[in-house]
Amino acid sequence: MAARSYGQYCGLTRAVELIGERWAMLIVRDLLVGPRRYTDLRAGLPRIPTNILSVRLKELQQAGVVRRVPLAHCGLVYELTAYGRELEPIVTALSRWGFQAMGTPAEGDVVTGDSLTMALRTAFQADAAASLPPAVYELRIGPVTLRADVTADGLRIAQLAPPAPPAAGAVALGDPDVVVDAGPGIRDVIAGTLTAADAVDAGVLRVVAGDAALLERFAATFHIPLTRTPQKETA
Amino acid sequence: MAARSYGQYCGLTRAVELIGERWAMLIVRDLLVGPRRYTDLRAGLPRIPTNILSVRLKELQQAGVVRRVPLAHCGLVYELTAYGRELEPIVTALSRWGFQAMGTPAEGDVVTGDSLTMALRTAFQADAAASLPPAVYELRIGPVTLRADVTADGLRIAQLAPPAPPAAGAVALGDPDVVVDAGPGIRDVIAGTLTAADAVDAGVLRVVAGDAALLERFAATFHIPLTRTPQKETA
DNA sequence: CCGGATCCGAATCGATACTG
DNA sequence: CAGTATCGATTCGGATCCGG
Repeated sequence: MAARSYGQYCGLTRAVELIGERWAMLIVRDLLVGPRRYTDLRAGLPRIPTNILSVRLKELQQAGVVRRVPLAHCGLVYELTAYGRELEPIVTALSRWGFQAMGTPAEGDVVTGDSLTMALRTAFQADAAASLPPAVYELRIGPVTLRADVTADGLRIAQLAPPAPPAAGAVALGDPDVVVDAGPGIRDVIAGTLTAADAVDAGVLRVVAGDAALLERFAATFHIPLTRTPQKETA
Repeated sequence: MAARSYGQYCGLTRAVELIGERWAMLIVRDLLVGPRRYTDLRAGLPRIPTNILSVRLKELQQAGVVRRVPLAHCGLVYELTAYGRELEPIVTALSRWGFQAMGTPAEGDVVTGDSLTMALRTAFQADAAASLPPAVYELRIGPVTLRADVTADGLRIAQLAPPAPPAAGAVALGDPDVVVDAGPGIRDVIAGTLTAADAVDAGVLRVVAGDAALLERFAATFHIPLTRTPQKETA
């Protein structure tokens, strides 16, 4: 543990000692969405070796970032401590920064429910939403289906079981105002380099149900402006 | 390079792929203070292996975070690109977060000019400074001597040659209003858990010259409130 | 001195297998 | 479900060396 120290008495240094190891920040990202069990984390981090997940969780506990909570009848979950939750603005700022360097997905890249949830939180423009009527969006990207409730009060996101067969007796949450099937090109819509209408024309977004006109409102509500000139990828 | 990918199409993931490797964030911290040459970076990161510094600089260049700038007659410097400078709020937020977990310095921990400069920037309370008269502080910690000019407009920090023998013909910057010699306990003053007066009594701060009453103003100007209950160190 | 490159042992990580 | 154990592949740390 001392071997990993950078040998400086400095707040930033301490921070990266606590959450700078490989995978740690991504674990925090998923836990910012909600408490998760070991298996959930594994599913949300498909490429993490299980031993690494295990040691990271121990280290994060020792750092006071994560807490292990036994559940009443079934298993246990990991959740962020108050100190860990203070990382939220840092995680969203980093997401915004990294968003600009995303390029196109590499072969095999996945999008997970938790990463997309945090991405939407990151892109959420509270002031724009406050000046717009409420709306409920259902967003499908690959195997992930999210339901985003936007009101003047803010944003609430739920992860839905993906293929969503009508499921006769399921709890009806109320129909979304629009259901969108999207590909990775949705990044350009959020970046503002592609209008919603053009995205539909290009097949990047497909309106499965509801009012396609709401897509413009979606783009205004979830937006990360690019501040950097795009640059060659995979150099 | 692909081996280091996390396999997710996500902004946060991309960010940690770009600046999540060991030492990378500390290099950015030092470059946020100003352009630095290879040797400066080595001196500011005493424990970094030179090969790691070398490959990190190359990676950061390829990531569009750092630029290599040949100097007119003498050597070259590394500096942040516009994209790299966007990391400043992230670095200060992380510093603030890590500040709370700093504890007491480990044996052999150092404080560098650049790390202390960024720490002061992190702790700087612009609104408090705006409502206070201007002041010039000279702060000495170990081998590091900083001069912090606080005005209603903001903060400017210069790193001074440490032992400061009177240096007959040196440019006179104007005398600081107070010269303070401090130890690591200054962290408690910035955290607000120790008043400036108590710090002087405890020997944490020593006023070498100037007006000791300014120390209270210093503590109001540079402050990082603790939001977390202190916790056992080095568990 | 500056700006690295090279070499090698130590530590960490990734992949897979296995267990209470 | 919630991890440990093992082992080869990478990366890191420490030291040395080298060309301007």
